[in-house]
Amino acid sequence: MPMEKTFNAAEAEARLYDAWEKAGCFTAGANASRPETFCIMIPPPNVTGSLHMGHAFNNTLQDILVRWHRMRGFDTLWQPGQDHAGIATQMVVERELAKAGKPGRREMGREEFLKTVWEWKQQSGGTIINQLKRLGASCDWSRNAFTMSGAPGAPEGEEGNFHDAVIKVFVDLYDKGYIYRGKRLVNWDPHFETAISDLEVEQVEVDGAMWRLRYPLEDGATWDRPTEWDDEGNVTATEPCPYLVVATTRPETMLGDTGVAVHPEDARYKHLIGKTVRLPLCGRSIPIVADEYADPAKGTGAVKITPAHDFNDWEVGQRAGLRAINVMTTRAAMFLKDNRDFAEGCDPDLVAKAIERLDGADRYAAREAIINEASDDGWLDGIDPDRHMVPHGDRSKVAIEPYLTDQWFVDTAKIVEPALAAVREGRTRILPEQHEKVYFHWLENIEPWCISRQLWWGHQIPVWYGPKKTKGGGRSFSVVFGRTDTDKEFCGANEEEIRRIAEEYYGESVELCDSQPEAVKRNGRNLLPSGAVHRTPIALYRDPDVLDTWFSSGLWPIGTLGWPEDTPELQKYFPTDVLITGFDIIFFWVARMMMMQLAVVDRVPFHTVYVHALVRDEKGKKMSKSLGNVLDPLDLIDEFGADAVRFTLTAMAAMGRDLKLSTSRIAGYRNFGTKLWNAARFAEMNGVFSDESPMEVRRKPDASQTVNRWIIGETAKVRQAVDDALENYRFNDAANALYGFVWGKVCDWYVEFSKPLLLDGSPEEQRETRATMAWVLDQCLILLHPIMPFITEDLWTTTATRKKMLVHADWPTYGAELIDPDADREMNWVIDLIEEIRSARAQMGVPAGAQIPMLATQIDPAARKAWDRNEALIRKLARVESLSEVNDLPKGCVTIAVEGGSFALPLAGIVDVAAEKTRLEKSLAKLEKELAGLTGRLNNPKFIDSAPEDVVEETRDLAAAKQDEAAKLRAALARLAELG
RNA sequence: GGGUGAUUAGCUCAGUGGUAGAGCGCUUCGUUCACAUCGAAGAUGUCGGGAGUUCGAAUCUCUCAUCACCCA
Repeated sequence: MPMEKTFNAAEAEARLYDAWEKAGCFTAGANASRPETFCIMIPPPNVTGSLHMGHAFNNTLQDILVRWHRMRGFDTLWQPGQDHAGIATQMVVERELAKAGKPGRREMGREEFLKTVWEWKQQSGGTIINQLKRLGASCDWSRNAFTMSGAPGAPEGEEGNFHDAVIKVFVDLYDKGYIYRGKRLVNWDPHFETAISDLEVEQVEVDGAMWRLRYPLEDGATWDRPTEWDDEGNVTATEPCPYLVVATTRPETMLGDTGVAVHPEDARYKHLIGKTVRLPLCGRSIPIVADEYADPAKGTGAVKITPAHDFNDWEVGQRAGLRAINVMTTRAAMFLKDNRDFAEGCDPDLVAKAIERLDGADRYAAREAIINEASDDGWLDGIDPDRHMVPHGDRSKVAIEPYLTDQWFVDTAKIVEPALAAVREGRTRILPEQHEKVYFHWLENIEPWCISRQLWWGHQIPVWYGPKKTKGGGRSFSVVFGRTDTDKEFCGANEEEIRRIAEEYYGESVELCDSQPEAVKRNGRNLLPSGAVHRTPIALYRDPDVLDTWFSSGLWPIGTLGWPEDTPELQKYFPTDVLITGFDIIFFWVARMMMMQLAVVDRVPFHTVYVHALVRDEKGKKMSKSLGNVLDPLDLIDEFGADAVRFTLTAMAAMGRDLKLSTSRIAGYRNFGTKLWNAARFAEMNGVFSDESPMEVRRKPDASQTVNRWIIGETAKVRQAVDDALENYRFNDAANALYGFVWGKVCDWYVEFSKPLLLDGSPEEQRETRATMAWVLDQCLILLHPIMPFITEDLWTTTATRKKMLVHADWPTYGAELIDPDADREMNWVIDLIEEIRSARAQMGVPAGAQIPMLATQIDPAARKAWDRNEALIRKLARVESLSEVNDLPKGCVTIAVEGGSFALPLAGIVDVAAEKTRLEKSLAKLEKELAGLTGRLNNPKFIDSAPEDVVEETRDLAAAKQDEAAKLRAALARLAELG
């Protein structure tokens, strides 16, 4: 059955992927034939995610390395999986509940909600897996991992032990003192009502305002406020001023102000340091403190300090010993009613008024109300428009609040050093190297990592709280039990462990309760008047928070391999080899994996990190939904086929540079696939694949024809180029080398050269050429397979009965020994000659189909041999009807400038003398320009002295050749001149 | 403000000291036997500006300009 004219990607891709999977081609260790292992961990996409261009790029590169190693016989594992994406997943499920009109998360309760999330995960969590399959990703799906597998409540099919790993690491790090709980300012997302880490915060520039507020000085203090200035801005007049003016972008936080800072050297305010101002609205008396944070040049030089609602102010507050007063709820509404901290030190009447007008108001409503009030009451000094950066949650897109809460932190400073050392010492290499700097810079300035999240979907923190024992022993407990900052913590991997530790601490039995109020209530029964005895167990409750998703994905390399169990896979594949990832998660993920693996198992997780760039649209803009410039890889796969998409991304993957993707480029590489397909089709039509006996790979024939020897050598060169490129992660070099070889060498020349041999050659020539072409095409398929797996696999089975699929074909190892320098020289001469003839014909306007004679004189032996051996090819490809040797070239002919003789086309009568003269002069001018450069160098004694010998030699040879060619052109011009 | 990178053909980009390249686009020609998702031929560059190092610089150094990204 003849082959179709083009490859049908849509039909073949699903069929082939299915065949690979059914045959277990991707399972760990498949096709292994040598002891070395090769392991890549997929950067786990969010379980809520769907495939975008970045994934397509990232996974194409991984797949290339994986397929390449697998074909080379490495014991290969590409470990896939997804992370549970705490906030994102909870968001998706809550939205679905709302859409379906079902009860919300809070109404459902924690357990029920988590059940719903798991149901959602089982139904929709596999989206991205199927999309990766469409791309051709050869992951071992039988090992697909999930960062929540094995968590309590996980349904059937989710029994992995990732949860155990996460909990064990938490407990270990806790026991080592690397994890602690503390009341700190954190980035609070008022939409999701959870803390988030620094990295989950985006700075967004927004139009806002600077409001200047007047805070009256107490005890009659004043300062000299400038009222007049001269042209140079010097103050020329002042007046005593009874209030300080503070400028703020966030007036709504003023109720939490506990101080005003001025620079210690600020002459305007120096005398006020230690005095107080009276906070409007609530009448709190707050001190004026000296702190260098106040910049005299900025605003008025006086800054209101709100330690509970601003990171800088928190620092100032710590230094100056100011109170921190929280005036907001977890939803960023004003929290004034029943807020003892707030009321303390304030005027009770004012407090009551403030509660009446502001309590419960959203932060923006409160801002407006406060400004109105300030304006009405005359303490609004002015408003300046101001454009400034405001932190936003990367998921919720709402402005985050610095918020004072109890959170868990990893004391990163304690585990960062090994991660730095590993890269410094080269045990882990980051490519391209410039990213090492980014890595170092971040780790050297690392902040504590807030790992607790006020969510339900995630690994619940394995810490229980109980009442603190008070002095005197026996059954006496802290009366303030239930306050997280004073309770006794117990950290353990499971309930038995907690019981054991707690019972040891209390010396009597404990019970574990579901909630904090329940535990408080039960323990309340134990607080009896002295002497009374109540033998009920002591109640503990568990910390309701969960861990940051990145805490679990930080354990990806060991967690997916079964740690903490000492599995065979862990022994075999860890440390893994290469991590391929985008630079956007160097901090989120790479750095944390380094720290955590080193802290937990004391080994680097991988020896190489290849950081790839961003895929942008064709104008260089970041793809984003709001800009509408997103290219969906699945649409592209539908239109052009997965191979074309993969090849495009690979060819553009120059290290360290962003990709600007355009569909015309993809179409070009789709055409490349078609080209390969048709080369195979040609071969098939010419009986190249007639051998029907089952085979693995065809054996290389011993060729005698120059053209066959030449293409075998070219194949060897490209194999070396591809391996060399892939070893150095130069994916684009591999793709371009193959493109140039397959199209530029095999299709443009070899297939054309083969035609005269296949059609008119001797039986032996035919046999040899068929065998060579079959071998060369096999090699093309093998070498292209990592980049274009589908079309190559399809051709593999089309062109022979195979014992193994291409995915498991042996990667070749041949090299220089297959290169025949003589054949190389000869074929390049033939190609030059053909190109020269074609060029002359086209420029002289010779009809394309016309067969023309050719003349030659002074042919040297090499050229004669080359002609004799390749006459048929030359004549066919250049449409030359005959070659005649003459003593002198006639005057009216067109010169063919090649080495080894003087060739010409006698086109007397046809030749346009002027056109030929122009053509020759142009060539000559170019030649002379090159010659000038070369001789200039050769005449420079310093060049001869200091340049390496081979460079000098090369330059001499080149100059001689050019000299020769120029002479021929001059002779040709002279002949033309005689013609008039 | 700090850091990193970029600037090469009309466009998108390779090219780390030794003859300036590719793909796309463009112009002309070509459908008889692999492919019009094709073939042949052709045009197109003071390698962002300036200075320096060197026998020799797109490449190394300095500087200026413009742009992009990351961090504050």
